[in-house]
Formats: sequence, structure tokens, C-alpha cells
Amino acid sequence: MAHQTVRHPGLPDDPRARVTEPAPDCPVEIALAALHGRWTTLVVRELLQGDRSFSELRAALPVLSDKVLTDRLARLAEAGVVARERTPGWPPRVRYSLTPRGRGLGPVLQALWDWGAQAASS
Amino acid sequence: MAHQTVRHPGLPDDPRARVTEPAPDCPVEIALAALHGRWTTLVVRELLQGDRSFSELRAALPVLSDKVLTDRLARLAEAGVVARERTPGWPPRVRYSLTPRGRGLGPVLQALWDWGAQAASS
DNA sequence: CTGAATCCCTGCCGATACTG
DNA sequence: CAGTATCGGCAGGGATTCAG
Repeated sequence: MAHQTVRHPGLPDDPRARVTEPAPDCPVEIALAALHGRWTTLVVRELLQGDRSFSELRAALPVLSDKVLTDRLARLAEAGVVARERTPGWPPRVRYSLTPRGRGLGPVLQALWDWGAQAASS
Repeated sequence: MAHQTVRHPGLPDDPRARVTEPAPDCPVEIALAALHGRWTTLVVRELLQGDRSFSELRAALPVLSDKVLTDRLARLAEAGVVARERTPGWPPRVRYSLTPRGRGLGPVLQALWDWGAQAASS
């Protein structure tokens, strides 16, 4: 059943696994930074189902304000998770989609889901 | 090579996967909340290597202040990740260790590490 | 030794109004 | 349609000091 060698009690043999204070280049920090912020995971979830326009995202997440949606998309783009594509002409249309790296977040979200779905009993 | 069935584009068939706004009972939110905050993952990393006292944690993470360490341990305990054990007598000694649930964070951190370790190229 | 109390500063995020 | 500009409330987190 176990399909990976059990190396639980040790993260990879990498110097970044031994830092004594938060480091922006730590892979775990990078991943958490990409998912950081309210609404971020929900935006990623929407895009995991296909590319979307700004309005479609607003419609899917009605409570999310324009400003925050803009901010989330900008941060996700900066993290290499989301790609923007403007179609020229009028009215302006922009399609958002996940990059390959963004699609790689699927298993990560799955791991988070699996852990969080367990009962909180110690 | 692929050792898991590809169900990328779909999180579990659970109503909580379809919420349209941040929900505290969403498993992903629960997991991210447990790991939330600066220093949190480093504290967990320390405890993944064995139980520790307050002072040992301070020594391992010298820049971390008392207040924040106290806060992180309290939050992790509340999340069912960390267990506290006071040994009676003087001076007061407290040992912190991971619960089984806390040890379950190993694979989660591994998934975050793996994703973050990839180059940020789109 | 293991924290709790207090102060302060910064950054997130929501609401509203406005622009290319 | 797809954003930007501005303002304000509030919580995160660091330093310092005090307590059980």
C-alpha cells in the first residue's frame, strides 16, 4: 500500500531544511506564500476547473471584492501560478488560467484537504 | 511512474469543496489555519525530530521571541497538533511533543516542500 | 523555567468611488 | 469589462517587562 519510502521524521537533506528563522527561499515558505491570503485557495480551485475571465471569477465568488480579486490574481501571477491572456479589441477581455506550475498545486491542496478532513481528535 | 490515479482537476466530491466563500470548516482552511503564522512550520519541524522543552525550542530558533513561541504552541495545541506535558515539581518543566495528528503533518509539509522546490519558471 | 501583560507598528482586507 | 485609488478597521507579531 505504502507507495513512498517512509521518511516522515526528516525533510530532505537540504540546507534549507535547517534554517533557524523564516527564510523566503525555503520551499515550504514559497508554497505557503503562494497560497497565502484569504480567498487565494478558492481562486485556485476555480481555475483548476478551467480558465476563467475576471467576471466569471467574480460570479463564482460573489462576496469577493474587485480589489481583493485583482490582488490575488496579481500575486498568483507573480508566483508563477496563474497566466493572464488579454484578447485585444473592445471590450477588453482577459482570460486567467493555471500554468503547469499552478496545476501542480492540485496534489498540494489534496494533501491539505486530506489532513484537514481528519477529525481534530488528538 | 505515476503512482496515483490522476484526479487533479477535482477535489473530493464533498459539499465543502464547493463553497463560494472562505469557510472555517473547509478541510483546506483547517490545515492552512494550523500552519498559519510566521515561525509555525519551523516549530513543527523541530518537534518532528522529537519532543522538546520550551527552552530547547528557544535555543533552536534563537530569533523567535517568547511571546510568539508561546502563541504558536498554544495555537498548535488547540489545533490538536501539539501535546503539552508538565512534569510536577520545581523548577517547572514542560515537554512539547507532536500528537499523532501532528505527525500527520509530515506528508503535508513534504508536499509543500516538493512544490516550492520546483523552479518558479511558469 | 515557563510563560502572561502591555505597547506599538505594520500589513491585510473590505468598502466605496473612479478610469481605460 | 477589467481593473485602480483611497481610506479605515483590525489582527499579526516583535520588544519589553512582569509573574507563577
